[in-house]
Amino acid sequence: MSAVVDTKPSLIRRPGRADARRNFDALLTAARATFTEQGTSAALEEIARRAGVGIGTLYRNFPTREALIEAVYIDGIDELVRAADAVADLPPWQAFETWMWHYVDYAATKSVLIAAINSESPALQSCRRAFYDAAQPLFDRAVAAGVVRGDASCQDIMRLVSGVAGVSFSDAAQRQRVLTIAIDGLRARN
Amino acid sequence: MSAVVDTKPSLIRRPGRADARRNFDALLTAARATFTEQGTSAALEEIARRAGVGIGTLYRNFPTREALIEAVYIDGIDELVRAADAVADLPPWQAFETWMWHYVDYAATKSVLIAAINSESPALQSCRRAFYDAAQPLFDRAVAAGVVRGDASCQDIMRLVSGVAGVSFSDAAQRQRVLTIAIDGLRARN
DNA sequence: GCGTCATGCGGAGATTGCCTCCGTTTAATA
DNA sequence: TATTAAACGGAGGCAATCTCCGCATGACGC
Repeated sequence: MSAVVDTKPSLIRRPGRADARRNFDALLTAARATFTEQGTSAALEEIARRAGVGIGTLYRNFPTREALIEAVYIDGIDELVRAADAVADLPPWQAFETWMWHYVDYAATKSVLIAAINSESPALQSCRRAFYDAAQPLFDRAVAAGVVRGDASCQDIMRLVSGVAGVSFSDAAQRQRVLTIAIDGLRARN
Repeated sequence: MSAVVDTKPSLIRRPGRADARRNFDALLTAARATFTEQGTSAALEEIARRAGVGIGTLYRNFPTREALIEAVYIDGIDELVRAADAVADLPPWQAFETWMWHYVDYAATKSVLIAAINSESPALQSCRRAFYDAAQPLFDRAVAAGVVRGDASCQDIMRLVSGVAGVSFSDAAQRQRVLTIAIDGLRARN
Protein backbone atom coordinates (compact mmCIF):
# COMPACT_ATOMS: atom_id res chain seq x y z
CA MET A 1 0.00 0.00 0.00
CA SER A 2 1.33 3.40 -0.88
CA ALA A 3 1.66 6.21 1.56
CA VAL A 4 -0.09 9.56 1.15
CA VAL A 5 0.28 10.35 -2.53
CA ASP A 6 0.42 13.51 -4.59
CA THR A 7 -2.09 16.17 -3.67
CA LYS A 8 -3.76 16.20 -7.09
CA PRO A 9 -5.67 13.31 -8.65
CA SER A 10 -4.70 14.93 -11.96
CA LEU A 11 -5.26 13.97 -15.56
CA ILE A 12 -1.55 14.52 -16.18
CA ARG A 13 1.09 11.99 -15.30
CA ARG A 14 3.62 13.57 -12.98
CA PRO A 15 7.10 12.14 -12.41
CA GLY A 16 7.75 9.78 -9.51
CA ARG A 17 10.82 11.19 -7.87
CA ALA A 18 10.33 14.02 -5.40
CA ASP A 19 12.73 16.51 -6.94
CA ALA A 20 11.45 15.73 -10.41
CA ARG A 21 7.86 16.25 -9.36
CA ARG A 22 8.76 19.51 -7.70
CA ASN A 23 10.38 20.76 -10.89
CA PHE A 24 7.53 19.50 -13.00
CA ASP A 25 5.00 21.48 -10.97
CA ALA A 26 7.20 24.55 -10.91
CA LEU A 27 7.48 24.43 -14.69
CA LEU A 28 3.76 24.09 -15.11
CA THR A 29 3.12 27.06 -12.85
CA ALA A 30 5.74 29.18 -14.57
CA ALA A 31 4.42 28.18 -17.97
CA ARG A 32 0.87 29.09 -17.07
CA ALA A 33 1.94 32.53 -15.89
CA THR A 34 4.24 33.18 -18.79
CA PHE A 35 1.81 32.03 -21.46
CA THR A 36 -0.91 34.16 -19.93
CA GLU A 37 1.31 37.22 -19.96
CA GLN A 38 3.12 36.79 -23.25
CA GLY A 39 1.19 34.31 -25.32
CA THR A 40 2.14 30.83 -26.39
CA SER A 41 5.31 31.86 -28.21
CA ALA A 42 7.00 33.09 -25.07
CA ALA A 43 10.66 32.06 -24.70
CA LEU A 44 10.95 28.63 -23.15
CA GLU A 45 14.24 29.61 -21.53
CA GLU A 46 12.40 32.26 -19.57
CA ILE A 47 9.88 29.72 -18.36
CA ALA A 48 12.73 27.49 -17.20
CA ARG A 49 14.39 30.43 -15.52
CA ARG A 50 11.18 31.42 -13.73
CA ALA A 51 10.70 27.89 -12.57
CA GLY A 52 14.26 27.91 -11.27
CA VAL A 53 15.37 24.95 -13.36
CA GLY A 54 17.69 24.44 -16.30
CA ILE A 55 16.43 24.42 -19.86
CA GLY A 56 17.37 20.75 -20.07
CA THR A 57 14.87 19.93 -17.34
CA LEU A 58 12.14 21.72 -19.19
CA TYR A 59 12.82 19.73 -22.34
CA ARG A 60 12.99 16.45 -20.48
CA ASN A 61 9.53 16.98 -19.04
CA PHE A 62 8.03 18.60 -22.12
CA PRO A 63 9.85 17.57 -25.29
CA THR A 64 8.09 20.16 -27.39
CA ARG A 65 6.48 23.52 -26.84
CA GLU A 66 3.20 21.95 -27.73
CA ALA A 67 3.55 19.36 -25.00
CA LEU A 68 4.00 22.12 -22.46
CA ILE A 69 1.03 24.11 -23.68
CA GLU A 70 -1.03 20.97 -23.68
CA ALA A 71 -0.06 20.20 -20.10
CA VAL A 72 -1.04 23.68 -18.95
CA TYR A 73 -4.33 23.29 -20.72
CA ILE A 74 -5.12 19.87 -19.37
CA ASP A 75 -4.10 20.89 -15.88
CA GLY A 76 -6.90 23.43 -15.90
CA ILE A 77 -9.62 20.95 -16.79
CA ASP A 78 -9.42 19.20 -13.43
CA GLU A 79 -11.08 22.02 -11.55
CA LEU A 80 -13.78 22.24 -14.14
CA VAL A 81 -14.57 18.57 -13.79
CA ARG A 82 -14.72 19.01 -10.05
CA ALA A 83 -17.01 22.03 -10.41
CA ALA A 84 -19.58 19.75 -11.99
CA ASP A 85 -20.09 18.04 -8.64
CA ALA A 86 -20.67 21.30 -6.87
CA VAL A 87 -23.76 22.10 -8.92
CA ALA A 88 -25.25 18.63 -8.84
CA ASP A 89 -27.98 19.47 -6.34
CA LEU A 90 -29.35 22.54 -8.09
CA PRO A 91 -32.49 22.29 -10.27
CA PRO A 92 -31.81 21.00 -13.81
CA TRP A 93 -31.65 24.23 -15.78
CA GLN A 94 -29.85 26.11 -13.05
CA ALA A 95 -27.26 23.38 -12.63
CA PHE A 96 -26.68 23.26 -16.34
CA GLU A 97 -26.49 27.00 -16.75
CA THR A 98 -24.28 27.61 -13.74
CA TRP A 99 -21.76 25.07 -14.82
CA MET A 100 -21.89 26.38 -18.35
CA TRP A 101 -20.81 29.75 -17.06
CA HIS A 102 -17.96 28.12 -15.19
CA TYR A 103 -16.98 26.59 -18.44
CA VAL A 104 -17.26 29.88 -20.26
CA ASP A 105 -14.81 31.49 -17.88
CA TYR A 106 -12.40 28.68 -18.33
CA ALA A 107 -12.68 28.54 -22.11
CA ALA A 108 -12.17 32.29 -22.38
CA THR A 109 -8.79 32.24 -20.69
CA LYS A 110 -7.69 29.06 -22.37
CA SER A 111 -8.75 29.69 -25.94
CA VAL A 112 -5.27 30.91 -26.78
CA LEU A 113 -3.86 27.61 -25.69
CA ILE A 114 -6.36 25.56 -27.65
CA ALA A 115 -5.39 27.38 -30.81
CA ALA A 116 -1.75 26.47 -30.31
CA ILE A 117 -2.08 22.73 -29.87
CA ASN A 118 -2.89 19.77 -32.05
CA SER A 119 -6.24 18.71 -30.66
CA GLU A 120 -5.81 15.16 -31.92
CA SER A 121 -3.17 14.22 -29.36
CA PRO A 122 -4.07 11.14 -27.30
CA ALA A 123 -3.55 12.95 -23.99
CA LEU A 124 -6.02 15.59 -25.02
CA GLN A 125 -8.47 13.02 -26.27
CA SER A 126 -8.71 11.29 -22.92
CA CYS A 127 -8.80 14.60 -21.15
CA ARG A 128 -11.71 15.66 -23.28
CA ARG A 129 -13.43 12.42 -22.44
CA ALA A 130 -13.14 13.08 -18.71
CA PHE A 131 -14.53 16.51 -19.34
CA TYR A 132 -17.53 15.28 -21.31
CA ASP A 133 -18.19 12.67 -18.66
CA ALA A 134 -18.57 15.49 -16.19
CA ALA A 135 -20.84 17.48 -18.49
CA GLN A 136 -23.09 14.67 -19.69
CA PRO A 137 -25.11 14.10 -16.48
CA LEU A 138 -25.91 17.78 -16.19
CA PHE A 139 -26.99 17.84 -19.79
CA ASP A 140 -29.04 14.65 -19.60
CA ARG A 141 -30.87 15.84 -16.54
CA ALA A 142 -31.69 19.15 -18.20
CA VAL A 143 -32.95 17.46 -21.35
CA ALA A 144 -34.99 14.96 -19.35
CA ALA A 145 -36.59 17.84 -17.49
CA GLY A 146 -37.41 19.42 -20.85
CA VAL A 147 -35.48 22.61 -20.23
CA VAL A 148 -32.73 22.10 -22.83
CA ARG A 149 -33.32 21.35 -26.48
CA GLY A 150 -32.86 17.69 -27.23
CA ASP A 151 -31.91 17.91 -30.89
CA ALA A 152 -28.22 18.33 -30.17
CA SER A 153 -25.72 16.25 -28.27
CA CYS A 154 -23.98 17.43 -25.17
CA GLN A 155 -20.76 17.55 -27.14
CA ASP A 156 -22.34 19.77 -29.77
CA ILE A 157 -23.36 22.22 -27.13
CA MET A 158 -20.03 22.30 -25.38
CA ARG A 159 -18.33 23.09 -28.65
CA LEU A 160 -20.77 25.81 -29.42
CA VAL A 161 -20.27 27.49 -26.08
CA SER A 162 -16.51 27.08 -26.07
CA GLY A 163 -16.34 28.63 -29.50
CA VAL A 164 -18.27 31.67 -28.43
CA ALA A 165 -16.33 31.98 -25.20
CA GLY A 166 -13.07 32.00 -27.12
CA VAL A 167 -13.90 35.12 -29.09
CA SER A 168 -12.22 38.30 -27.95
CA PHE A 169 -14.94 40.78 -27.18
CA SER A 170 -14.59 44.53 -27.10
CA ASP A 171 -15.91 44.69 -23.56
CA ALA A 172 -17.25 42.51 -20.79
CA ALA A 173 -20.83 43.62 -21.44
CA GLN A 174 -20.75 42.42 -25.01
CA ARG A 175 -19.23 39.14 -23.95
CA GLN A 176 -22.00 38.69 -21.41
CA ARG A 177 -24.68 39.60 -23.95
CA VAL A 178 -23.44 37.30 -26.70
CA LEU A 179 -22.93 34.37 -24.38
CA THR A 180 -26.36 34.88 -22.94
CA ILE A 181 -27.83 34.63 -26.41
CA ALA A 182 -25.84 31.48 -27.06
CA ILE A 183 -26.80 29.78 -23.83
CA ASP A 184 -30.35 31.02 -24.04
CA GLY A 185 -30.55 29.49 -27.51
CA LEU A 186 -30.02 26.11 -25.93
CA ARG A 187 -33.24 26.19 -23.97
CA ALA A 188 -35.99 24.01 -25.27
CA ARG A 189 -38.56 25.97 -27.28
CA ASN A 190 -41.73 26.27 -25.27
CA MET B 1 -7.17 60.69 -64.64
CA SER B 2 -5.54 57.37 -63.94
CA ALA B 3 -5.43 54.57 -66.47
CA VAL B 4 -6.89 51.12 -65.81
CA VAL B 5 -5.93 50.38 -62.22
CA ASP B 6 -5.22 47.26 -60.21
CA THR B 7 -7.69 44.44 -60.56
CA LYS B 8 -8.72 44.49 -56.92
CA PRO B 9 -10.45 47.35 -55.15
CA SER B 10 -8.91 45.90 -51.97
CA LEU B 11 -8.86 47.01 -48.38
CA ILE B 12 -5.09 46.64 -48.43
CA ARG B 13 -2.77 49.21 -49.89
CA ARG B 14 -0.63 47.62 -52.54
CA PRO B 15 2.63 49.19 -53.77
CA GLY B 16 2.62 51.40 -56.86
CA ARG B 17 5.47 50.06 -58.90
CA ALA B 18 4.81 47.06 -61.11
CA ASP B 19 7.56 44.79 -59.84
CA ALA B 20 6.80 45.71 -56.27
CA ARG B 21 3.13 44.94 -56.71
CA ARG B 22 3.96 41.62 -58.30
CA ASN B 23 6.14 40.66 -55.36
CA PHE B 24 3.58 41.89 -52.87
CA ASP B 25 0.91 39.67 -54.36
CA ALA B 26 3.25 36.70 -54.63
CA LEU B 27 4.13 37.08 -50.97
CA LEU B 28 0.52 37.25 -49.93
CA THR B 29 -0.30 34.12 -51.91
CA ALA B 30 2.70 32.24 -50.55
CA ALA B 31 1.90 33.37 -47.03
CA ARG B 32 -1.70 32.23 -47.28
CA ALA B 33 -0.62 28.78 -48.45
CA THR B 34 2.16 28.42 -45.92
CA PHE B 35 0.13 29.60 -42.95
CA THR B 36 -2.67 27.24 -43.90
CA GLU B 37 -0.28 24.31 -44.08
CA GLN B 38 1.99 25.02 -41.16
CA GLY B 39 0.25 27.52 -38.93
CA THR B 40 1.19 31.09 -38.20
CA SER B 41 4.64 30.32 -36.89
CA ALA B 42 5.88 29.03 -40.22
CA ALA B 43 9.33 30.22 -41.23
CA LEU B 44 9.15 33.57 -42.97
CA GLU B 45 12.20 32.68 -45.03
CA GLU B 46 10.26 29.82 -46.54
CA ILE B 47 7.43 32.13 -47.46
CA ALA B 48 9.89 34.43 -49.19
CA ARG B 49 11.45 31.50 -50.96
CA ARG B 50 8.08 30.22 -52.14
CA ALA B 51 7.17 33.66 -53.41
CA GLY B 52 10.47 33.75 -55.26
CA VAL B 53 11.73 36.89 -53.53
CA GLY B 54 14.45 37.69 -51.02
CA ILE B 55 13.77 37.86 -47.33
CA GLY B 56 14.50 41.58 -47.48
CA THR B 57 11.55 42.10 -49.79
CA LEU B 58 9.27 40.30 -47.44
CA TYR B 59 10.30 42.51 -44.56
CA ARG B 60 9.98 45.67 -46.59
CA ASN B 61 6.37 44.88 -47.39
CA PHE B 62 5.49 43.37 -44.04
CA PRO B 63 7.73 44.67 -41.27
CA THR B 64 6.52 42.11 -38.77
CA ARG B 65 5.07 38.64 -38.86
CA GLU B 66 1.89 40.08 -37.51
CA ALA B 67 1.63 42.52 -40.39
CA LEU B 68 1.83 39.66 -42.83
CA ILE B 69 -0.76 37.58 -41.05
CA GLU B 70 -2.99 40.59 -40.84
CA ALA B 71 -2.66 41.23 -44.56
CA VAL B 72 -3.59 37.65 -45.38
CA TYR B 73 -6.58 37.97 -43.09
CA ILE B 74 -7.77 41.28 -44.45
CA ASP B 75 -7.27 40.14 -48.01
CA GLY B 76 -9.89 37.47 -47.42
CA ILE B 77 -12.52 39.90 -46.18
CA ASP B 78 -12.92 41.54 -49.57
CA GLU B 79 -14.69 38.58 -51.09
CA LEU B 80 -16.93 38.32 -48.10
CA VAL B 81 -17.96 41.93 -48.41
CA ARG B 82 -18.67 41.39 -52.08
CA ALA B 83 -20.69 38.27 -51.31
CA ALA B 84 -23.10 40.45 -49.37
CA ASP B 85 -24.21 42.06 -52.62
CA ALA B 86 -24.88 38.72 -54.24
CA VAL B 87 -27.56 37.82 -51.70
CA ALA B 88 -29.25 41.21 -51.61
CA ASP B 89 -32.27 40.19 -53.62
CA LEU B 90 -33.15 37.05 -51.66
CA PRO B 91 -35.92 37.15 -49.04
CA PRO B 92 -34.79 38.55 -45.65
CA TRP B 93 -34.13 35.39 -43.68
CA GLN B 94 -32.68 33.55 -46.64
CA ALA B 95 -30.35 36.41 -47.50
CA PHE B 96 -29.20 36.63 -43.92
CA GLU B 97 -28.73 32.93 -43.52
CA THR B 98 -26.98 32.39 -46.84
CA TRP B 99 -24.49 35.10 -46.17
CA MET B 100 -23.98 33.84 -42.65
CA TRP B 101 -22.92 30.51 -44.08
CA HIS B 102 -20.49 32.27 -46.36
CA TYR B 103 -19.10 33.92 -43.30
CA VAL B 104 -18.91 30.65 -41.45
CA ASP B 105 -16.75 29.14 -44.16
CA TYR B 106 -14.48 32.12 -44.10
CA ALA B 107 -14.22 32.29 -40.32
CA ALA B 108 -13.42 28.60 -40.09
CA THR B 109 -10.32 28.82 -42.23
CA LYS B 110 -9.22 32.09 -40.78
CA SER B 111 -9.70 31.53 -37.07
CA VAL B 112 -6.05 30.58 -36.73
CA LEU B 113 -5.04 33.92 -38.13
CA ILE B 114 -7.32 35.90 -35.86
CA ALA B 115 -5.76 34.29 -32.83
CA ALA B 116 -2.30 35.38 -33.95
CA ILE B 117 -2.91 39.07 -34.44
CA ASN B 118 -3.52 42.04 -32.27
CA SER B 119 -7.09 42.88 -33.12
CA GLU B 120 -6.67 46.50 -32.07
CA SER B 121 -4.53 47.45 -35.05
CA PRO B 122 -5.96 50.38 -37.04
CA ALA B 123 -5.87 48.47 -40.33
CA LEU B 124 -7.96 45.74 -38.80
CA GLN B 125 -10.33 48.21 -37.25
CA SER B 126 -11.22 49.79 -40.56
CA CYS B 127 -11.39 46.39 -42.18
CA ARG B 128 -13.81 45.26 -39.55
CA ARG B 129 -15.86 48.35 -40.17
CA ALA B 130 -16.14 47.59 -43.89
CA PHE B 131 -17.19 44.13 -42.95
CA TYR B 132 -19.89 45.23 -40.54
CA ASP B 133 -21.13 47.73 -43.10
CA ALA B 134 -21.74 44.83 -45.42
CA ALA B 135 -23.45 42.77 -42.75
CA GLN B 136 -25.64 45.46 -41.24
CA PRO B 137 -28.19 45.87 -44.08
CA LEU B 138 -28.80 42.14 -44.22
CA PHE B 139 -29.29 42.07 -40.50
CA ASP B 140 -31.53 45.14 -40.39
CA ARG B 141 -33.74 43.80 -43.12
CA ALA B 142 -34.08 40.47 -41.34
CA VAL B 143 -34.93 42.13 -38.03
CA ALA B 144 -37.41 44.49 -39.71
CA ALA B 145 -39.10 41.49 -41.30
CA GLY B 146 -39.32 39.92 -37.84
CA VAL B 147 -37.30 36.84 -38.73
CA VAL B 148 -34.24 37.54 -36.60
CA ARG B 149 -34.30 38.30 -32.89
CA GLY B 150 -33.93 41.99 -32.23
CA ASP B 151 -32.43 41.86 -28.76
CA ALA B 152 -28.88 41.62 -30.05
CA SER B 153 -26.82 43.83 -32.30
CA CYS B 154 -25.50 42.74 -35.64
CA GLN B 155 -22.03 42.82 -34.16
CA ASP B 156 -23.03 40.55 -31.33
CA ILE B 157 -24.31 38.02 -33.77
CA MET B 158 -21.28 38.10 -36.01
CA ARG B 159 -19.07 37.44 -33.03
CA LEU B 160 -21.20 34.61 -31.88
CA VAL B 161 -21.12 32.93 -35.26
CA SER B 162 -17.45 33.54 -35.87
CA GLY B 163 -16.66 32.06 -32.50
CA VAL B 164 -18.55 28.89 -33.22
CA ALA B 165 -17.11 28.65 -36.72
CA GLY B 166 -13.60 28.85 -35.33
CA VAL B 167 -13.93 25.70 -33.26
CA SER B 168 -12.25 22.62 -34.67
CA PHE B 169 -14.91 19.98 -35.07
CA SER B 170 -14.35 16.25 -35.25
CA ASP B 171 -16.19 16.00 -38.54
CA ALA B 172 -18.08 18.10 -41.04
CA ALA B 173 -21.42 16.79 -39.89
CA GLN B 174 -20.89 17.98 -36.34
CA ARG B 175 -19.76 21.34 -37.59
CA GLN B 176 -22.91 21.62 -39.68
CA ARG B 177 -25.11 20.57 -36.76
CA VAL B 178 -23.60 22.95 -34.23
CA LEU B 179 -23.62 25.90 -36.55
CA THR B 180 -27.20 25.17 -37.47
CA ILE B 181 -28.12 25.36 -33.80
CA ALA B 182 -26.27 28.61 -33.46
CA ILE B 183 -27.79 30.24 -36.51
CA ASP B 184 -31.20 28.80 -35.75
CA GLY B 185 -30.96 30.34 -32.29
CA LEU B 186 -30.86 33.73 -33.94
CA ARG B 187 -34.33 33.44 -35.38
CA ALA B 188 -36.97 35.47 -33.68
CA ARG B 189 -39.07 33.39 -31.33
CA ASN B 190 -42.48 32.88 -32.85
C1' DG C 1 22.98 5.69 8.84
C1' DC C 2 25.42 4.13 4.44
C1' DG C 3 26.45 2.46 -0.14
C1' DT C 4 24.88 1.99 -4.83
C1' DC C 5 22.78 3.23 -8.74
C1' DA C 6 18.98 4.63 -11.49
C1' DT C 7 17.07 8.83 -12.37
C1' DG C 8 17.09 13.56 -12.88
C1' DC C 9 19.75 18.01 -13.41
C1' DG C 10 21.54 21.82 -16.14
C1' DG C 11 24.11 24.42 -19.27
C1' DA C 12 27.49 24.53 -23.32
C1' DG C 13 27.05 24.66 -27.96
C1' DA C 14 25.17 23.45 -32.56
C1' DT C 15 21.34 24.74 -35.24
C1' DT C 16 17.70 27.41 -36.99
C1' DG C 17 14.95 31.33 -37.73
C1' DC C 18 14.45 36.49 -37.15
C1' DC C 19 15.40 40.95 -38.83
C1' DT C 20 18.61 44.87 -40.51
C1' DC C 21 21.51 47.06 -43.60
C1' DC C 22 23.30 48.51 -47.77
C1' DG C 23 25.38 47.84 -52.45
C1' DT C 24 23.07 46.52 -56.76
C1' DT C 25 19.25 46.44 -59.99
C1' DT C 26 15.20 48.15 -62.32
C1' DA C 27 10.76 50.53 -63.48
C1' DA C 28 9.06 54.99 -64.44
C1' DT C 29 9.43 59.40 -66.62
C1' DA C 30 10.91 62.90 -69.83
C1' DT D 1 18.28 57.02 -73.78
C1' DA D 2 19.55 59.16 -69.53
C1' DT D 3 18.22 60.05 -64.96
C1' DT D 4 16.60 58.92 -60.61
C1' DA D 5 13.70 57.32 -57.07
C1' DA D 6 12.21 53.04 -55.62
C1' DA D 7 12.68 48.21 -54.92
C1' DC D 8 15.58 44.04 -54.68
C1' DG D 9 17.95 40.41 -52.05
C1' DG D 10 21.18 38.17 -49.32
C1' DA D 11 25.16 38.51 -45.91
C1' DG D 12 25.49 38.65 -41.23
C1' DG D 13 24.47 39.76 -36.27
C1' DC D 14 21.38 38.29 -32.85
C1' DA D 15 18.17 35.46 -30.29
C1' DA D 16 15.70 31.32 -29.39
C1' DT D 17 15.36 26.30 -29.91
C1' DC D 18 16.78 21.83 -28.75
C1' DT D 19 20.43 18.04 -27.87
C1' DC D 20 23.86 15.85 -25.37
C1' DC D 21 26.40 14.22 -21.65
C1' DG D 22 29.20 14.69 -17.36
C1' DC D 23 27.63 15.69 -12.64
C1' DA D 24 24.37 15.53 -8.68
C1' DT D 25 20.90 13.49 -5.87
C1' DG D 26 16.78 10.95 -4.22
C1' DA D 27 15.22 6.08 -3.46
C1' DC D 28 15.98 1.82 -1.54
C1' DG D 29 18.07 -2.30 0.55
C1' DC D 30 20.99 -3.41 4.15
